[in-house]
Amino acid sequence: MDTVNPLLATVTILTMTALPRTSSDPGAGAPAANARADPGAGALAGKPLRKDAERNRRRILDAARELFAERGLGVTLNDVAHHAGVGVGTVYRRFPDKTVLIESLFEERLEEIAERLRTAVADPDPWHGIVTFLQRNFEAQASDQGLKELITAAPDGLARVARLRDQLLPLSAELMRRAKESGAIRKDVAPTDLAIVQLMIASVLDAARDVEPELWRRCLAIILRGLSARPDELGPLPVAPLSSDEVPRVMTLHKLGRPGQAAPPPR
Amino acid sequence: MDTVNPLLATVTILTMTALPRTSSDPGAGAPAANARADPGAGALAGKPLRKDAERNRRRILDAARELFAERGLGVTLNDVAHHAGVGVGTVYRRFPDKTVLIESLFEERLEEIAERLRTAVADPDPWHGIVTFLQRNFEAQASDQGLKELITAAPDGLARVARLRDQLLPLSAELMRRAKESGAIRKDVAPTDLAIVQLMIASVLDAARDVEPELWRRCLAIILRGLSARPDELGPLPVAPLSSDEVPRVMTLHKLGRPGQAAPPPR
DNA sequence: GTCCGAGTGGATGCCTGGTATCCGCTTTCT
DNA sequence: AGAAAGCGGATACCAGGCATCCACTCGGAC
Repeated sequence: MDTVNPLLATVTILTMTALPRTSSDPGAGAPAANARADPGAGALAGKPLRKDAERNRRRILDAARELFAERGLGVTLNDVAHHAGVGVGTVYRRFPDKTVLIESLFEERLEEIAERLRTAVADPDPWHGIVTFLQRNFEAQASDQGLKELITAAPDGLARVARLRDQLLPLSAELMRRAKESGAIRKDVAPTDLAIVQLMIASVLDAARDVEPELWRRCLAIILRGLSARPDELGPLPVAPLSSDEVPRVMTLHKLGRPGQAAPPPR
Repeated sequence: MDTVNPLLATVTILTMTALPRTSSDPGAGAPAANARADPGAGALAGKPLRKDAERNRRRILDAARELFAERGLGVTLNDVAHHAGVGVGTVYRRFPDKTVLIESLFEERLEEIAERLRTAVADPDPWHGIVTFLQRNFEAQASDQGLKELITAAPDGLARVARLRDQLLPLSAELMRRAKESGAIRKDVAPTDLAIVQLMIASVLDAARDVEPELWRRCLAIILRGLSARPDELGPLPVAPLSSDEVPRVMTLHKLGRPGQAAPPPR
């Protein structure tokens, strides 16, 4: 229970309390008829769904995509509802679990990554394959907070997503293997190190988001030099380094201390 | 308001809601006599403090140090109280602000870092200076979660701490300057890049904490290769890479879904 | 056009988890 | 012994998220 660090959660913190909502509600016939909601694409499977309902479903999905992208998986279903211009009830009826919503949104995204990985593996120049894969990948993550979280810190309970994500691993291992074979990367680098690179770059992405959103490219370049067997052929670091007054801004967690008014007359 | 990511907080969401507690209570004479509590060392300054009181003060400080170290700055003053074996009231009387507690604990720590930096700067071999500084530094952060948070994501509102931290910057800049001059690190690396290395390694530290706590050494080695002008002289990567089944464990956020019992009879 | 039920929305209740206070009791000190 | 300092923890308070419920609205089959 004591695990993790609630503060900052490092920022942050997982505010999304109940994902699974283990309703092991006993006895009683079958109170929950929802079970697995969101029948595929709405039109697909089950009953056709009324016109306005379908319209709202789309709105919700769109709003959710947008919000997840810009604020991460922490957004509440209430937020989504507002942003979609519908009532909370509507959202909860359509997607009883936040997981369902997340999964229906992100499977596609993950598939894109897999695709990128495959083309990278197919690249005749393995090093070039790796580099462009990483760049595309982080570009995607830079513009989609939710995606980033899903990759670097997937809340467990997202079975489908987790499964997909795990399929990426062997692929990236293959990518690394080829690159090592071709002599592009040093031989003591392991396939799983690629995952760690993910982590590290993602943290920069997070921290520098609203000071210098492109800083990750510079970090990636440094790390690539560290992996490469021929770092001197790599060209200069892209993106200007932070200025020294930007550093504290990147390393400080804003949003602390009460938002609004002074505490009501404490007396 | 919408900033940051509440989820994961990437660690952690900052659950510590009210740090400053801007009590701008107007008019009325002088209700808050506390102002700046914790008079230096308790014995120092002000009135002598009763024997038992002093004992408790120490207990609280010790408990806080321990808890902050192992769980981060998110621990509540209630936790601290329990762990110290005193009542909450006692803690709040002695340290009206969590900030006060934090500051009195960590100034020393930060001073240690500054000291390490200074010896690094003084090292005749600048590269060796940098490397050992980073290693010592991360060792300290590995065993002190709170310190790590303070460095990579200091909640603003900790004036004293922030000031101290900012003094580290010029020092590390000097360190880098010398290393560059000596030709040990590539010339396109900037002083501020060192701060970013902090960030990146800290994220690994966090994520891998309870899977492979030493993994950060490997990552640091990779990054050092990336910074070094002569990476080939650096020796092999330390610490075994993650095995592929460890990867998901590192990249998954545990602690999700309600802790305990199924929701009380929802009906 | 009518009518019924699918669909809606949002006020509301519940819960978690934190901060901070208050006040009857205990301890120290002289 | 008695006053003052200190103690502790039950208690109030608050924020903010999840999820429900139900009076209503509106689509569309007839």
